[in-house]
Amino acid sequence: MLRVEEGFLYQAPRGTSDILPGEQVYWGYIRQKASAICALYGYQRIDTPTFEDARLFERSIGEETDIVEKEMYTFEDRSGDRLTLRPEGTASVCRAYVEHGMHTLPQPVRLYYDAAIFRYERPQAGRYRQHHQFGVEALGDGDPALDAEVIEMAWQFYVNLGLRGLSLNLNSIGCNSCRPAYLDSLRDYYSQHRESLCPDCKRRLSRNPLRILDCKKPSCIPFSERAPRSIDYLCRECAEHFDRLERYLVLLNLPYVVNHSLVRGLDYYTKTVFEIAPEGEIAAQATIGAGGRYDDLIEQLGGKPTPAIGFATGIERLVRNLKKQKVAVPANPSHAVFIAYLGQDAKDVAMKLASHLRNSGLSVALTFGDRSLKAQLKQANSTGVQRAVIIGDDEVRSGAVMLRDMDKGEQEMIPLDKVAEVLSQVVA
RNA sequence: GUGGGCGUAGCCUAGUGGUUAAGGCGCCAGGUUGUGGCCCUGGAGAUCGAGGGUUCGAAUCCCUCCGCUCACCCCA
Repeated sequence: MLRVEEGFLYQAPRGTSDILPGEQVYWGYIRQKASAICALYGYQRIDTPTFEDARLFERSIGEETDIVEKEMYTFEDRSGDRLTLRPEGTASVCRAYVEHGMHTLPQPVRLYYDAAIFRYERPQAGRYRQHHQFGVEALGDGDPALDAEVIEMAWQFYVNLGLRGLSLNLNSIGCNSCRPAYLDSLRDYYSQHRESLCPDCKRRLSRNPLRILDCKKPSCIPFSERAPRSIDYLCRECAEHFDRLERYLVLLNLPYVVNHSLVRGLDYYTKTVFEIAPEGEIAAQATIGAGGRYDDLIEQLGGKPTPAIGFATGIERLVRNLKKQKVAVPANPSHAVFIAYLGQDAKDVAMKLASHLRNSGLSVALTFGDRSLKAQLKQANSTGVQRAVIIGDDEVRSGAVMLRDMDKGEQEMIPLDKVAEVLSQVVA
């Protein structure tokens, strides 16, 4: 235990965690599936800075949202600039799109990222102060077919991971021209029942009536079931967009359900919003992926009017679900060979041989503590190697080494200069 | 930000007021003067999350803080 002074010991900051080697099999698996699906759909990787000008997030996510109001890690640097550790991935990608003139590329521009996300929240299962998201953004095309493609890609990603029993929730929250009328009617409706709503929802009534819809309080749910539905208030363009999207989803055999109370916590969404969560789990932190269209955001950030849609998934939550569903992930490959040595002359030979084998593309494990052969073979055993090379005085003198098959327990002498050749044939 | 549960070596667990805090896994070493997986023996490793208080005496009771966890809130 690391103890620095009385009463204090270093540990990872609250809500963060070390991802240890034993966990990395999941992370490697997820990232491999992520880059594979991106290759299939033609998405290219983009990396953006971990921190950005604070105003980028305040303007894109929305000043009135919980994320901006109380969850951002915002600080001043030594020159007085206000910076924020990114609380989501989309704003940075849009900023980069504008900054680098990506509107001159063939549209839509398809990008993906895999990045750490920071929010000051009270940690619990599936919710952290630093977590990781894999996300995709398709910028520069307003066709509902693109919505369908992004949703299909997200769905297929989970299928490829081996996750089962997921449900896809879909809704449309309209655009700037039709949403105000919808919000008015929501306000009117809930105002009639104001006294029956929970305190939080009374507050939401004036500020953000959309959020009342997904209140989980038993007292509020019955009202939300009879509340005006956004899809009934869509303008002609939004209604047609939603209609065509549904047809494409059916065409692609995607088992979606329209959820009229699905709203998102970020203000930039327009038209299509969707969420993917394990069936039957309503808890907010059960959602493993979510996304939607944000047709006004790029213009809002100083670019030309550019429709776009994106999707993001929380990697920690994926790991959680992979474990919960006991999905078998491929184990990390072990070393090909362990080299054990006895005595200082043999140690020289061992080091040279290790270097030579590694240059030949073979992964080598060995330990340098001049330990007993028994101890070294014990370690070879727990390392899981198929073969061990044993070098002692006899081998140094004869110029050959003992090659031991760890499964069979058989061994034979091999000339030193043939070891690489023999091992490459023998080891998978 | 609110409320509940929890915190004993790297991991899991016993111990709920009384002499050097017990065991399992793992680690290290020996049993084999050059041979792993099983077995046996030994060793290292814990200021019992931290700080303060009650008491002759605290891992055990009380307070505060930190962390984990669950439910809210919200989000991936």
